[in-house]
Amino acid sequence: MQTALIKNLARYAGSEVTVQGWLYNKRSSGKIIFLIVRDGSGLVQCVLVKKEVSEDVWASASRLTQESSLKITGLVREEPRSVGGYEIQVTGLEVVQIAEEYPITHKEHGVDFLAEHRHLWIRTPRQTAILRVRSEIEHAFRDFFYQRDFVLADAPIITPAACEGTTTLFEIDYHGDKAFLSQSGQLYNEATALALGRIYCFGPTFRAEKSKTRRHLLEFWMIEAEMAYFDIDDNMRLQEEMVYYVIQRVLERCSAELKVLERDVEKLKSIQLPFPRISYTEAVEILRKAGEDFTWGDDFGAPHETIISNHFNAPVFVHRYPTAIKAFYMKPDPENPAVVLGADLLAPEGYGEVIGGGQRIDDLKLLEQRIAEHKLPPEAFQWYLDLRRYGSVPHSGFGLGIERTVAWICGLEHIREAIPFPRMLHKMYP
RNA sequence: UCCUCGAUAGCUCAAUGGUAGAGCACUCGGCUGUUAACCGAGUGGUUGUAGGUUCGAGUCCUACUCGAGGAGCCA
Repeated sequence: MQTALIKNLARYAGSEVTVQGWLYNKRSSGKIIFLIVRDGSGLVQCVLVKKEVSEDVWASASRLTQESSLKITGLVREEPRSVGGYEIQVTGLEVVQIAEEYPITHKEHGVDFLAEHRHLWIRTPRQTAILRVRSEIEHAFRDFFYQRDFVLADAPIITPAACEGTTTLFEIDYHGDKAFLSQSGQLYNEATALALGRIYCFGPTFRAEKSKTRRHLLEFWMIEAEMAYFDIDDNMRLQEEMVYYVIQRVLERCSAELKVLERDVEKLKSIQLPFPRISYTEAVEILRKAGEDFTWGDDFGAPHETIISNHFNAPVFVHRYPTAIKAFYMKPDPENPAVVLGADLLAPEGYGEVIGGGQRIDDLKLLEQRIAEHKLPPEAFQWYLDLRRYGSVPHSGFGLGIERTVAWICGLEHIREAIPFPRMLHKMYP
């Protein structure tokens, strides 16, 4: 007997297979029972007709409750009346465990209840579809970098000092010393990029900000790349090719999941290279034409980003932000030192900033000056300054938030569904 | 931290200041092709907490707790 995944059942039409899974739903009518079984890869309807199965099998099927675990054996056949187009004519049924009364029903639930039961909520078709798309997205990023000779060089999670200010860091006790959970691997990436050329890291990052919106998590996963000898234009070109590659991969391999999510895939299919590029100053013009009272030099809020991105049906780069609102390591534009060679990528459909990146300062004196201006402790940055003392080169990098990317590609209302166990303000159970 | 809204059965929600109810889930019964199956019956309540007004409070008032949406910050 062969064991099969539900998503591959079409390959087994006409033969007998065993599916190992859980009972998603049951419908019965006296002489016939329909079991809807899930195995993580999909749903399949299994049919038992009373006079065609043994009494044991019939009795076992009758006592199954929602989410009971089971191994079910039968003949796979094409059946247009069944979801997925195939169903299993049951010949054998092994009950692994009869589940207790299951809290999540097939009716509607509120978000608070679902969040409290996240460990069970992730069993539902919609959530499994999202998590499979997330997995595909993560694989696609890794494949993209691998194909381009990037080295995966993961950054530390426990760090001795803030890289961009201390108010947003989670503090931990490091055997008597103060330490912090990383909010970015970037500074370490600059070191590994000067060692290996082109590198990326992929791991969790932590922000202690009291953000409470549909776009924020306290713990989120970030792909961060850093490239020696890349300028701002090389940087944007790499980013758009990467995002385009990931979208194509999801369209190619996750069409079933996107259908479950009712994602309008035309909006993803219409995205072409290259992505539009506008300067911060041009973005301010768009805001003013839209009737916003916006002062040059201020940072964009979420509503501003939406106005800007709605002008395009592809992700849009906004580059050359005012120096004053960006991080200390951003390289000033030689043609206009009031702005920096940084660029953010705004996703379409109001999903906001998914990438922040830019060219870094490669001059020792200027970097020392910036560290002083931002009132950062110079002793903590000596190793970082070493990178400008020993073989400094122009270099650039970026960070992409995985959950925002998943939310955008899946068309989610809220980022909390884009990660198995979201960490939100005052909320870390389960 | 600020603004807005909310909390009633396991879940989703009703209930002019006057006897707390429905659907789902669960239990029992019925039904040979169901698609969140359907039909009949049953089980299920300290109305978030603490005070107050009133003959009488789920409903009105005050405080608190918890949650949701948004803002700021960011990916």
